[in-house]
Amino acid sequence: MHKYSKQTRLLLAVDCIIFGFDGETLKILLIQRGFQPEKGNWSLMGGFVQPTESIDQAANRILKQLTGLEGVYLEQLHTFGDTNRDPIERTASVAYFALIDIHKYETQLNTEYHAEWFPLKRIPKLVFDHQDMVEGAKRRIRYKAALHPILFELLPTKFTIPQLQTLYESVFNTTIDKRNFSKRVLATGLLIKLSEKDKAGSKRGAYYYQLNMQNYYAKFQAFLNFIPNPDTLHL
Amino acid sequence: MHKYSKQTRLLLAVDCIIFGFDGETLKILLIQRGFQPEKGNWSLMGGFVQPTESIDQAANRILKQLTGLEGVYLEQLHTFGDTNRDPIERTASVAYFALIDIHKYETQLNTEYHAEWFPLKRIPKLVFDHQDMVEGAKRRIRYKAALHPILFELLPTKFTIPQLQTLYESVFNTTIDKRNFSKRVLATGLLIKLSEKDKAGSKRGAYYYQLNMQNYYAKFQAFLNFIPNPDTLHL
DNA sequence: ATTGGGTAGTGTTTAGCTTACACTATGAAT
DNA sequence: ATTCATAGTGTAAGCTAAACACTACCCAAT
Repeated sequence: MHKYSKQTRLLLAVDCIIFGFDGETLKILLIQRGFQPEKGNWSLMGGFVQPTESIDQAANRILKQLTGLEGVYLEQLHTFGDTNRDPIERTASVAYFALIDIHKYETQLNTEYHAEWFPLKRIPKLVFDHQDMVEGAKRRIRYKAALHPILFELLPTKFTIPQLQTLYESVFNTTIDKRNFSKRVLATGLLIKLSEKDKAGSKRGAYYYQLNMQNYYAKFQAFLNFIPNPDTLHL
Repeated sequence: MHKYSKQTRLLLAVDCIIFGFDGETLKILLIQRGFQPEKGNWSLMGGFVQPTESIDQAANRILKQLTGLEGVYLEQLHTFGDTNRDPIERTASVAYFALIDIHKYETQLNTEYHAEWFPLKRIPKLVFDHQDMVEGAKRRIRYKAALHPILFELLPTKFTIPQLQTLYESVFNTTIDKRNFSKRVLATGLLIKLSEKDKAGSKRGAYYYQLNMQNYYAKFQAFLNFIPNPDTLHL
């Protein structure tokens, strides 16, 4: 039922950049595109916005299709709308990025989409303008993580300070003095120390911490500063 | 020519939140909607994305239609896509915000759209979800201006430090000590002092400055800090 | 039982930056 | 000459960020 009669309609898609952290490096989840054009090439997970759903709902649906996860961190990144970005038919695409706990990802869903995790430094050639989307997402996650505590979304509920530091070092491709890092992190009041230790990383074991959710929500918008000399980083 | 045959197409629009600064308060430019639905009600300037243009091009076109301006600061804000945001037919809208020198705005174009500048604190009721768009733009301009020198885009090429301070105070709804403010601003190396004075604001006159464009582009991405205690601001 | 190896955990000093704060300069109008 | 309104400038104190090194713990190997 077209009521703004003279206007052109077009396809609207959603594409998701899904970040995960395996303890070593920051990775994104890619699939092999299942239909033409560019069938079989590496691609972001995406899909068309359906008539009955909002764009946000579409993004959540697509994220769940691939990962089985709901209620995770998902934020709209940017809308890409060059006329020829899809060679078959004009399609605008709203890119979202998600931060998930990589261990909650259900590997069995892999098979359907031939999904694989790729370290940010070794992203293969992607279909259409998905490279630009990934670039934008990398910039955004760095930018936002330099100011707000979003990286916790990539960790399990219980994590150690050395794990957290490795995550920050990996995202910002830098090294941080561990004394200063733990001082800053603890000074935020965002962490609750547990009595249990993680024995996997060392003989001695490192204490587990969990987020103080109250403080987390309260301070989320305040500017934090876990990263030394943020001005010198190329965000 | 529909080639992804089973998918639904929809309308894609662009809406612009246009900011200007009159020396007193931050304002946005609104028009009276010229067609149904909600004809005659206050609205952002917008239009449909055409088949031959990218979304960015559509935004620039729409900005030019209303203001006569090209090449000004224009940034994509967010895409709004609730299913019922336009009661007539499903339409997603990509919101952009623009920062213009209010004096360059060509008033004669007013008549066609019945445009008017409204101070941020006195925005009338707007059509559809345009209120949300304006809210988002307010948050974004504050956020970005707290970190990057975008507010210069609202000033003429020649401006005085008191004018600049008034602008910052108006955007952040705060007061800043003028000694500290001028120290910080000058310390960035972004400003070139001219020998000419602005006599309009006072008998004594205030020196004009202009941007050092080289430093401006070089330092645009670095985090600045013109705002005292940004953590306490509710961005 | 002792030693060695690897990671966890902590404190202090220094430098730089941020903040708070008040007086003089200028030019026009009376 | 005085008044008035805005422009312009410096310093001291407190705080935060940065640099930096040693001890604690646990296990495994001898």
